[in-house]
Amino acid sequence: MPPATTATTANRLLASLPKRDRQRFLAGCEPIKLVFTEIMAEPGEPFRHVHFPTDGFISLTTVVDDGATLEVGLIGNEGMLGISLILGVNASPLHALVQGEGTALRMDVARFRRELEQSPALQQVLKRYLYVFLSQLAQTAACTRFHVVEARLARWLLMTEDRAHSGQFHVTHEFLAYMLGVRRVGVTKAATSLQQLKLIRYSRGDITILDRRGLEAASCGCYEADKATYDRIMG
Amino acid sequence: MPPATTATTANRLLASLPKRDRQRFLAGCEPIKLVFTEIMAEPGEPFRHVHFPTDGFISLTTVVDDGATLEVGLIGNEGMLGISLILGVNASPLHALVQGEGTALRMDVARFRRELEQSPALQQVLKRYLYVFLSQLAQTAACTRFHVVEARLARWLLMTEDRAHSGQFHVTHEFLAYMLGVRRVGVTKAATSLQQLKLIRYSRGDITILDRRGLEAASCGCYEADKATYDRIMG
DNA sequence: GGCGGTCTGTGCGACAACGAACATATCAAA
DNA sequence: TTTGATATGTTCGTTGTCGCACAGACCGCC
Repeated sequence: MPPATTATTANRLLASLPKRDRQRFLAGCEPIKLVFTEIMAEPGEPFRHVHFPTDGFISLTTVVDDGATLEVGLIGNEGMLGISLILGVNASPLHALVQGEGTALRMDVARFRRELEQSPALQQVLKRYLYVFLSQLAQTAACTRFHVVEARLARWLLMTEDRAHSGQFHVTHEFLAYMLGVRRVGVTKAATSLQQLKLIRYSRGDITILDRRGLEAASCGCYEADKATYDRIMG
Repeated sequence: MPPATTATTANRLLASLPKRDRQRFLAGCEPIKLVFTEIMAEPGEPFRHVHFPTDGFISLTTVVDDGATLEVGLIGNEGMLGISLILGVNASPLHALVQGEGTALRMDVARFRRELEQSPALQQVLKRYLYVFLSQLAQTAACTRFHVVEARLARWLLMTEDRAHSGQFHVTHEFLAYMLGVRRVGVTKAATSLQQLKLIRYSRGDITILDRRGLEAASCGCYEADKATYDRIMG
């Protein structure tokens, strides 16, 4: 495989590094494919690699009562998988699976730890990202408690559009139900409603966003809040 | 005030430090009172001090839609307030207010940062605590989504008993409603049920736990899960 | 001993989401 | 072109929580 060059700045965390640190870091990365539905981490298991999506995105979920599932985080090119390593704990706190096909840069854990030691800039940007992740997790908890499925679905679609870099992506109602922690029928109802409002169009898992503005209006404020947090801390 | 000595090991994070680091750290702390309902932090505001409760406890909450409130974390002598400082961001991600009267050791932020630099042991234990906090936050998100008020109330009571070091504490239904993100009436209903089961007794804000085992059975598994996470990572 | 504030209990209709079952629609491969 | 798998749509009765309103209980204070 060719060394990552243009793919370089495709991950925002890495893009923000000073040139020297970035080049050094990228030399230790290899590009890989993110395959739809592939499991990237299981709770309690150690990471072998950290991943920086360039496109494609990864969903982080919690499972309780052997069955009920809820998405608590979404990682695209604005983030990374394995962030908890900067806390010195090599164990995934969550399930992680690929939601959107694409590519990522990965680095093995041992090397990542060395790079961390040698690049204060890297440490800083990743610590900030973890802060953002933490804040967004709290936001998601409240959102899940207080907002109706339709608004939460709208939020999810917006977050996903940002991470897919495209207003079109593949995900069935069944899958969405797992992410939102509701029944498939609940998703169908909400999605039907959004489609009638001409905000989205979908068929057999292919979802297209037709009216971003409208979706923003239909979603709860949590989407905006998350974005504001990211910009405030990382920007 | 006398220098903290016996209070020393009353906070589990500090207790776990090697003697030398601990003594050094404590020399920079001052004991303060945690006053019921006092606001310790507001989202976005910088911390002036970090706090290590010795007894008493602090509630962390998220607010959305100007009104709806949900507790997402609870800090007693097993934790600290201001943990996000180890990420280099001096801004509280959450509301923090005193839920249980008591005492804490506090240190001003500038000194805390110096101490962090000089004590790898301190860094390590606080990083691990943040990992635990993160894991529990995800657990709470799912719990809030899937479990009924009665089970969540039972969980809250157990968590609080642990942090209050007492089976008796003061909190009204109204307050609990804010913590659990439900109506006061919803708390009354759940509390009445637990009282009829002879698991608790309460009157005008004074709650007494009568049957811990019974409460554990009435609560969701999230209480046990949290404890297991703490022990696994910190132990 | 009465009064005002706080805390708890109950009753009402409304609604979002639930579980379960079944009906259609669409695509892909035999 | 049928067949089977996958995806979406609809219905029905149930449950948990909501918002609102009001009634009682208890406490401290004048």
